[in-house]
Amino acid sequence: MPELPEVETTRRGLESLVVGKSIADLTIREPRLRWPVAPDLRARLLGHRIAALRRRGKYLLMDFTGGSLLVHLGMSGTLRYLPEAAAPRAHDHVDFHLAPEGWLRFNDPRRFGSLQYCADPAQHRLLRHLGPEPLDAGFDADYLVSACRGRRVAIKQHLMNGTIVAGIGNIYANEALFLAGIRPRRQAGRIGRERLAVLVTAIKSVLNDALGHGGTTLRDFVGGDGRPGYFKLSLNVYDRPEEPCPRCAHPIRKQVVGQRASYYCPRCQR
DNA sequence: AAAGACACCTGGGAGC
DNA sequence: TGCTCCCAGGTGTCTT
Repeated sequence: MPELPEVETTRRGLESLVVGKSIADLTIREPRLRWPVAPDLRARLLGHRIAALRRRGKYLLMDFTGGSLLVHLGMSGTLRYLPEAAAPRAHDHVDFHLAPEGWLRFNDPRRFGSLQYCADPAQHRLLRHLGPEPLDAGFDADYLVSACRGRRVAIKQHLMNGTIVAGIGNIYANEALFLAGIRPRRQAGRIGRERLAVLVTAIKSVLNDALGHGGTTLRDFVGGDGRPGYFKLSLNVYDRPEEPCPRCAHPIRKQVVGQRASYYCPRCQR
């Protein structure tokens, strides 16, 4: 589910509801996530105030004085705010009881998500090697040209590699490559500067568009307020095999690249 | 160093 | 209706 736009949608939806509140209690019903939830997490958070809610790539960072909780939503995770207590449903693995009021509920059917506390998120092993934020000014043509130089990997896999650029997953890699007219399998190092510059613009454009629609809900994504995202309606190629290309009407092709389903227009993308 | 395969897990949809 | 099989928004780890 959650790529950068979905995580950012979650962050924006929750920020004003949780920042400034304290952790009154923490209920861990299922600690077996991607990595086990630390047994001392409750003790660490109890009574501490949420100073900020940030995002880095696909990670949410809940800042406290002295440390941060890293939240990853994996493939199927959601983090929702509940104004009142509600009985837990399936896969409601962790509840944050907030003070003076409210609850935060982490739900994740596939349990690929994670909750990890650390003193310094910038130095955390999962964040330390992340590439630039794609919507930051530092992610530009110069950067992508140098990051692609000499690389033989497929450009789509390259974009989905978080150490190259953070937060781009399968949906938005497909969509950005469509907008840029580049085939998913093209070797990263064999794309000229001009086309990479177009790709940078396409990435920023598709991510900003998706943010404007509250992200993409394929099946189960909901933001912090429980509402789905509507960018699915704007997807040009993702999960549309054999449908006509919106630009030229040629049938969209599905092809596995790096073990991930990829979709492109063989006429518009070269 | 880089690229590829595999692992983790549940649920939904397709096909029979 | 019910069974089996395949696939899914991610990414760390192990193997070539």
